[in-house]
Amino acid sequence: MRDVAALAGVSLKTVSRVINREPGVSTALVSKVQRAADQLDYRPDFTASNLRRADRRTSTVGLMVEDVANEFSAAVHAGVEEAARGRNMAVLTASIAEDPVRERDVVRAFTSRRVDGLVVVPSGVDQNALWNERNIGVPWVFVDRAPRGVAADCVLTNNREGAREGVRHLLDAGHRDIAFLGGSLRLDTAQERYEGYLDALSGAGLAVHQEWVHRNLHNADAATDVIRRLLATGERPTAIFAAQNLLAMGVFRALREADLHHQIALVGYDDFALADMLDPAITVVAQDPRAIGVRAAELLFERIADDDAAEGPASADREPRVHVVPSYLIVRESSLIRP
Amino acid sequence: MRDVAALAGVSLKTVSRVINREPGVSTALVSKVQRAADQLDYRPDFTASNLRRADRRTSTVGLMVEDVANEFSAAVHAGVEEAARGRNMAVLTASIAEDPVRERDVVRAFTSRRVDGLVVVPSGVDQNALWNERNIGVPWVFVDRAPRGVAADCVLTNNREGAREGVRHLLDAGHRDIAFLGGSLRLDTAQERYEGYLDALSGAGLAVHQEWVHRNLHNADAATDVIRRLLATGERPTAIFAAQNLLAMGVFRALREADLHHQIALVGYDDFALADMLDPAITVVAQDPRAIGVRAAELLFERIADDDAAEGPASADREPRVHVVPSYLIVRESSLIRP
DNA sequence: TTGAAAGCGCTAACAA
DNA sequence: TTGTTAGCGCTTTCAA
Repeated sequence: MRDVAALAGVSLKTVSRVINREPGVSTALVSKVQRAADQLDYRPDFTASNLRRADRRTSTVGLMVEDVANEFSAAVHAGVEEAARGRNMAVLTASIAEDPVRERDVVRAFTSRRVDGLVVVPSGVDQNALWNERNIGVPWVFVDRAPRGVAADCVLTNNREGAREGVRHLLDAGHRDIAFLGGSLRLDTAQERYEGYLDALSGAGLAVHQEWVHRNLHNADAATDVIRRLLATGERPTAIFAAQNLLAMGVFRALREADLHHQIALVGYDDFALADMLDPAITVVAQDPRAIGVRAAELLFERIADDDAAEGPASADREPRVHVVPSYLIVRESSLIRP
Repeated sequence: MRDVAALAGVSLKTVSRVINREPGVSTALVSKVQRAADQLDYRPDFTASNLRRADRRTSTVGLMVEDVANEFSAAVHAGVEEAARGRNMAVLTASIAEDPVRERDVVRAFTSRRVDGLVVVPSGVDQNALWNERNIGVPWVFVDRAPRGVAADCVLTNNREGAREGVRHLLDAGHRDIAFLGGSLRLDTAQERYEGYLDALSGAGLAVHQEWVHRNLHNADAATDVIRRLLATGERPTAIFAAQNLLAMGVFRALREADLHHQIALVGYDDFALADMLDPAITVVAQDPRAIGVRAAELLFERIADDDAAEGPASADREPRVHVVPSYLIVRESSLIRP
């Protein structure tokens, strides 16, 4: 910038004004500075600018998800990005797997780079001790699940109602023997979906058949194994509710192997690509992860703006806002199989 | 940091040394400083550090893909992230769609934040004029396709050979009437895969049946439409080669609609989730996008290190390196359908 | 082993 | 409308 000023024969501050499109510079100087900048291939240094500016905003937010390659995470990411783009915000991303060490490292990496805020799908692995600490130093918004005991902005779906609706749909089709496969017990989402399952069963006056309840499954293979074993026993359910997309895929794999995919009904939670192209097409309780991402980012931007207005790091004091993006049933073929 | 120094009763520089784990500080002072930092909830400001440091590295790289929600892009992203993690590099990501304006904006957004390098899946839309400009100012590596006329580091797959193998596989099964569906003509990858198709046909002494060649398709729906129309005419191919994953999905949809998915053979390029769970399971020429991402990031880090060693922005002068991550055929069921 | 002073690239505050 | 000066949080350089 100094070089540009020298070449254009103006002061540093004038170049700064031109670069930042501040008003009150004569057109003659504007074009002179622009020519000089062009000639020198000048690229403004946003990090230096940020250091000096009063707001200290980096116009960068951090996104922490389980795995960027996972369909759900990627859709949330796309939503966050969409919302960020309109505000010229850049997005730092990181996958934290189910690893509390990585979760902590990423927070450090992001805060030391002075992100303006964090959108987090917490791993839940360390009981979220990280998020209960006094202060991370930046505003943040949780997605999909809130850490236990933390009152913070979050964007959730109505897991319990969603699961209830999915199971009720199977009950309506005449099923009475419905197995449940659920995700990690560390996650509230898994718990809530299980409660939805219980709600639906008890609503129909049915008892829970414990042999058909398998919780704490962490991936598709685990679901496949469970169903394989289930099918090997005498007493088979007539329908299966798989409370997460990877689990539904795993179940489908096992059913297809056993050539029972046209005999046993299936409803999944979370939609997934090609669910409608399988045979039978899979009925799911669908979330809208992209909308969730957009909403989370908007909530974060509001929070950041609030902090600006309040002129202090008082983020934690303000009322936490919870936004629910509802799930909805998509009926395809797999749930229309009769008992 | 000043506050920490004051509280610990030492100089700024001593705090700096402790924070950066520089040797030569007495253990007494180290622990005193650490206590003070803890007490004040001190978080180092990496951006300020970067501003003053000699190397001016931000330990941040930028990743530009078509769409983070797309399966291929997301896998590349996961690979880049994996390679970055080991080096404590953060990753800024952005989707550029097929939009040259966004591509340019993102480059500006990333360079003004002083990323150390860029991993780019170029959109190809503006003939890559952007990348032919004198100098972006940072090292970069291209993935999947290199902009025309630009000699730069890139990580590619052997599209032509891959496509040839896929088509030859159909020929081996006895097919003679093989349709081709290809992606955007702006992309070299699409051209190369088409050439592989031509290679295979001419290798078998077959002429190209122009009505069965449909190039420049940009999404799954376009492929579905093409196949619908193709099936409505009298002369049907007995097999289809779809040169991109979305196109293969679109083709499958059309075949399934017409209930011809067990009559007409199909081979896709790029693997996709659940391809093996469709009925019939789809045979594909698979890339390894995650490995591609890892390799691209490694190439970038080497390039950055080279620049460091050379102590100048001489990146453009060094020999471009091209790394090929080969594609390989995964035979499932859809290609075993006989003519 | 420790510290003082200068300055990275930029903008805030003020002055002309 | 334009410029001057100081300083953001940190590291470099050099001196003690």
